[in-house]
Amino acid sequence: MSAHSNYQAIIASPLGPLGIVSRNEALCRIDFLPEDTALSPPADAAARRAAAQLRRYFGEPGWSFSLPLRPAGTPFQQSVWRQLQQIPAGQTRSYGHIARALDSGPRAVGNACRANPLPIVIPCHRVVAANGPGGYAGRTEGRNMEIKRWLLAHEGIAP
DNA sequence: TTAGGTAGTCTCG
DNA sequence: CGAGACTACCTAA
Repeated sequence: MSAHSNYQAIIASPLGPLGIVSRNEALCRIDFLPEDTALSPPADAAARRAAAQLRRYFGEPGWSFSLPLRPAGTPFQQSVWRQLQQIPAGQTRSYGHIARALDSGPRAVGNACRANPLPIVIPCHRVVAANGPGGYAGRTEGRNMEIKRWLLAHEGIAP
């Protein structure tokens, strides 16, 4: 949810417009915006870098991001998001796998993934259930899941 | 297939 | 603060 945010950039992508929020030279949030959202060019260097790397990822599925990130979250969420960043493009991990690495539980990991403010860059789409696709951005069906499937297919991961 | 377990966060009061 | 409810789950039977 993010109704009326002011974005440092709104860029086009194969998944529709993406809103980019940066603060103090670091990337803070990425939102999937409605199809009819007007684009706007990067307003600062951080947004420009993020936009460039996102475009590169969409053209080159194996690309891994290198950006200063400052996602807001609890200490536990931060630790989960750090784990997610260790997953290489084209690979997946299960919620349980991440949970064991943090000595936590699978549902807690799912909760933290749901709270990820930096989709695509922090690759929560690479986290799937032991038997099933899991969810995306809080939903287990609909457009969010289409986005998750698109990202996995983009990286060559079969459904 | 389901029943129960689990960890973190949110919501009331 | 405390109790309970709510999850993008997992395992055993």
